[in-house]
Amino acid sequence: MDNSKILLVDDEQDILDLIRYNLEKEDFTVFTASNGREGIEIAKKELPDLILLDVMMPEMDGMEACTEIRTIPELSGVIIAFLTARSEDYSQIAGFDAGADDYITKPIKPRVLVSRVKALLRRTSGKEETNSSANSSGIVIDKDRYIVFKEGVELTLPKKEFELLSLLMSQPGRVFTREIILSSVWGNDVIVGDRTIDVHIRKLREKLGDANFKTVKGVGYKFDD
Amino acid sequence: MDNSKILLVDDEQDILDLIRYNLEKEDFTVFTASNGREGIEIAKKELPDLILLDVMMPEMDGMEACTEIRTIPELSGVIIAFLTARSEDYSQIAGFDAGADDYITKPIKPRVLVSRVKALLRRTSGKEETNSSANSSGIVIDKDRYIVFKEGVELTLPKKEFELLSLLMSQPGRVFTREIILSSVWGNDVIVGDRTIDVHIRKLREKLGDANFKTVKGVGYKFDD
DNA sequence: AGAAAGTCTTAACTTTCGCTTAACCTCGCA
DNA sequence: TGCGAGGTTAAGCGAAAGTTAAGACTTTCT
Repeated sequence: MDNSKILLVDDEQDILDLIRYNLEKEDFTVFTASNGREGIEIAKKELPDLILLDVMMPEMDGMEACTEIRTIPELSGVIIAFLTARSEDYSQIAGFDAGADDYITKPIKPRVLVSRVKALLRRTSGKEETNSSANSSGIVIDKDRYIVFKEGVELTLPKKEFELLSLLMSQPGRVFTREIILSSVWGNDVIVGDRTIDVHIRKLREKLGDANFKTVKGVGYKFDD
Repeated sequence: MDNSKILLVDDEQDILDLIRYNLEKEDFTVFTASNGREGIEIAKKELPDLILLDVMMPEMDGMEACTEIRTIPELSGVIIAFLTARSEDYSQIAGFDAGADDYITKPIKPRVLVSRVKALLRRTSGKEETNSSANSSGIVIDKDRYIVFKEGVELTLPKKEFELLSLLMSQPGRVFTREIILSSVWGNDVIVGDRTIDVHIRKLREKLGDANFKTVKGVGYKFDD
């Protein structure tokens, strides 16, 4: 079952449409963005399995975007492939330097693209996760709509709480240190007090049940089911 | 199966990316650091099988780092290879003095690098360990998640206990002296009483079973399976 | 626009529990 | 049988996390 999520970032609408069509035909879930900045936003929200990045783009090009994506903890496992006009040696090397996994050259040939994409996804398959990822805890999170369900009951969380929950739930069981939480939810340059995270955790516990949020003293927090 | 962990220390991002790409393609797990100091931190945490060290670096150069690594008990078995700009006789000799196992000269040629790395790893292969290293004792430790499994049952240990367990399990069978335990788990400048280690060992025995933690009187403790 | 509701952060206070210690116990060996 | 080394236990301390309310903004509603 190929329910994998693919994020497509290119500034040409034609290309977006062409690729989207071909991938959706194969039952992939496709998201699109038209520049690097937007791509990163969507990537953070959707946590795709694979990102197809055009190298040449306005606003923020593929290289930059790729470099930045590689610094985002939730996206550490994502596969990145570049789309490039010609197979220029230079850009290929620079791309791999930036952390790319593969290179696909334009003009795009649908059949080639699809099999390449499948190959890339096969490489790192040993996981299951869907867009709205459920747990035995009865908590389901829908990043598209910014909604959380607890035992079927819908509730909307404020931004910070939602982002914190997203982060923790992106890898259930994993302990996130306070530092990592701060840098992913608040950003590296924002300075907030010591108790801020605690308060947000408290809100989550209040709304979603105490049991799922575990404290590891001296280390951080984790989501458990 | 080449699941070996490789730590790459170099101050040039381009080199890090290039080597990382090539090694990951071969299914190695790659960690990177951009100076000696950082490299040592990561090495202590991840216990790689091989460390590739650039000689010229700011903050703390390869020689110094190498010398220091060789004094760290958990890393006694690690293979160290230097990356150097030219094959200068001088630096080669100094490098071997510092405890290096091999020398790889820049510019890096991916194919050469990979086969060299494989050769180095082959040389000292008679061990198996992954990031979450298991034993016949039924105890599995996952450093990323800060989790310990005992016969499949998950449990989270407090910080100090977890670190002590990590250390002991990093080399099952090896005896760690009290001094070494103190300096790795507590740090060199912290002064704690004589019974502190005992108490932590006791906690581990309580939680994980007496049999695996053996006392070597007058020397220290070891983890056995 | 102004009121009302919601969000985020801080500060002050409380609570918890991991870490350390101290006092005492046990064991093996000279 | 006394000493050294480690084992055991419970108590206390203190750092880290929990709690709560209030203040500064924002957003939403009417």
